Amino acid sequence: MPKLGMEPIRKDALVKATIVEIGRVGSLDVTVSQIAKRAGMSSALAHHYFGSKEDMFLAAMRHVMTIYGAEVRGALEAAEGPEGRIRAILRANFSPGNFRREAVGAWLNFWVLAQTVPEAKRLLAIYQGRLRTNLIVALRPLAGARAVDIAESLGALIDGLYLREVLKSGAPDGKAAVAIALRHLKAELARGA
Amino acid sequence: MPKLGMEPIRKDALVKATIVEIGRVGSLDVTVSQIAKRAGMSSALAHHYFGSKEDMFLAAMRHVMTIYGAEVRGALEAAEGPEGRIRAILRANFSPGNFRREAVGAWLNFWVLAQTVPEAKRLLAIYQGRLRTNLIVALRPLAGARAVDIAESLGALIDGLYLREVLKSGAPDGKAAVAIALRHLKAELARGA
DNA sequence: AAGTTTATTGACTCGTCAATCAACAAAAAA
DNA sequence: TTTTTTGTTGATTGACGAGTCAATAAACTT
Repeated sequence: MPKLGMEPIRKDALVKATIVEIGRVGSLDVTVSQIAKRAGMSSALAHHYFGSKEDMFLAAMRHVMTIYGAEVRGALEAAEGPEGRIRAILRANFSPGNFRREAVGAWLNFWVLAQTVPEAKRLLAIYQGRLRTNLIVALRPLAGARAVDIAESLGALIDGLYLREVLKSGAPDGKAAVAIALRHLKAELARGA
Repeated sequence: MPKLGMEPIRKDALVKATIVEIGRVGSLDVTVSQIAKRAGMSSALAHHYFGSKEDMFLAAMRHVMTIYGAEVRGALEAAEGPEGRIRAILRANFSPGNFRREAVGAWLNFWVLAQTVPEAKRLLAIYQGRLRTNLIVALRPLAGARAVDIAESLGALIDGLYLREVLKSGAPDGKAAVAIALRHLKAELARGA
């Protein structure tokens, strides 16, 4: 039975299962057995490939952020002009995928994890740095020197809007969030002109 | 030894200890024994006064939000004029107290808790409703009909700024957050005029 | 004084879970 | 073909934790 080259396949399955389970349970209170079962293997095998549960969490976090990064990059490539780039970033951040159970569970719980696990904090800093850079680049032609400041507030607004959409009862509305963020942007730009 | 009327004293001690422990550990992974020990009693007594750990969490959450509410109310009473009221709300939200370990742990973890425990979600909705109302009332004289929309974005910005200050490395800077929020407000108001 | 209510805890139950290990199977290398 | 490497799991260990309970004691009631 043992085909070779299983390692990447198993790891990948475990990472995905970890994210799903965190979303399902709504917290990091998931057992290795649950994860392994969902990934179709024994818990011993999960421990074989990842040394510990924490390693699994970190791998899952990296995966989520890789997906996110790819989403933003893809949206940016298809965008035209500075404002188009901003819109693309906003749409990527508030895409339906980011409101799926798994994604929500991942982000909320990674914020918590970042409080105690330095590596988690580092990963989160990378995500914020990327968002910041993307915003600044897109804003430069529109706002010149004020790009940095506006990126700061726009970035925070994105996080805040996401949090509110996620916590509120009822279906989240990415479109509305995008609209509010754009209004904020317009106001800031008008102020500078 | 058993003085009477211990119940409120014990409950209060447990609530405070719960918040401290959550902040110390950085997650909801605190044991009833830890909490009870910090509160100076046996875990059995903790179970006697609160039926379950979840009840303790919810009581702690109510307590945090009561503190928060009192802080905002106090700041509002001492405020002069519409803009003064806004400033007061912002200062209360970004006061040093809210960046203490316990407060940070409480908020982050209550967001997670709200995902699965309906009562936690309800409490959070109350907090958001109050912030929203306070903002709208203060904004009305400044922005008229647009008060509601601006309150929406300003509220989200507050949450986002708080999250970023909390997650970033280094000492949080409430002043900077207040400044950014005020800039956002000015921009929105200028737009309307 | 006898009985009831409140306060309090140590010991215990029952369950869970992360991590380890021994053992087995198959492919690859020697 | 022996040996080594890779894949895999059931069983086990060792620890911890939520919630219960019986027992003890002080106060309050009648």
